Amino acid sequence: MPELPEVETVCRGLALRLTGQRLVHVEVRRADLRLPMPADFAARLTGRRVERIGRRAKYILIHLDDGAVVIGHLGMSGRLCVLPEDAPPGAPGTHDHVAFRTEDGVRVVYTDPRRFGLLTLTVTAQLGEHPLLKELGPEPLDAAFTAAVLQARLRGRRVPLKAALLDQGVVAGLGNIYVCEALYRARLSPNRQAGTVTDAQAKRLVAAIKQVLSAAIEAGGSTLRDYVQADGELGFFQNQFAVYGRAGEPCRTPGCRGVIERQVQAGRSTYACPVCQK
DNA sequence: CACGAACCCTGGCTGC
DNA sequence: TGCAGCCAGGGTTCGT
Repeated sequence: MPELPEVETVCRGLALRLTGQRLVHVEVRRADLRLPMPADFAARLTGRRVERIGRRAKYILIHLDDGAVVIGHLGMSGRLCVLPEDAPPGAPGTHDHVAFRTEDGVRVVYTDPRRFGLLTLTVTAQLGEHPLLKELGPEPLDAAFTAAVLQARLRGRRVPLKAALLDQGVVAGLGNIYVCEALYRARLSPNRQAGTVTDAQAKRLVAAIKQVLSAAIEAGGSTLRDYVQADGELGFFQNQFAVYGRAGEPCRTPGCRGVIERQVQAGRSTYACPVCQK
């Protein structure tokens, strides 16, 4: 589900409700997520205050007042939701794996039917060296992510451009949807060899990536099935998809007579206009 | 090394 | 209505 814009939206929602709050109760109902949760997860969080919520690529980072950091990932179907204040206590759902409560009664639930997501712990001093984070490429919305940087990372690579952009070590946070959308906006074919991208094309591609991610964040992310924001609201960027999920429909580029095609690359659907993406 | 397929797990949708 | 098959926003591992 969630790519960078969805994770960013969730982080902002959590920050609004959790920053400064002390966790008074943490319940782990299922610890066998993609990675097993640390046995002392609940104990290490209980009594700690949330200092701030950050994000790296598709990882949610919850910084606590003792230097501990919760690393969260939503996988394909994960949600991290703040319950409405008037929500009844009620029995937890089948896939509600972790529940948090703060001293002010704010309740947050981690739900993940497929359990491709994870929640784990590290400390601030080791954050950069954490195995989940240390190989990640640049943040696409950082000013430091430039055409020259992207081109250097693509140089010599013979994989299809789409596969290279999905590689979190090349650029961090893109997933299947936003790679397709960015390639469309940059008018580049998902099939071309990554290393063949020219200066001018890299420039277009970086601009397209930044634009599509920013627009998606502004729209609260994209909701296809599982994704919701931290407050349970849906995202609505899916209404602005130019290619994703539009196989057989006309290309939206003015004057282009192309029809969006779906193909399968490395087992995943790619959508592109064969006419205007070269 | 670099690539693609298989796999992790569950649910929703389609078509018979 | 039931069921088989396919599909899904992510990431890792294992062959070739």
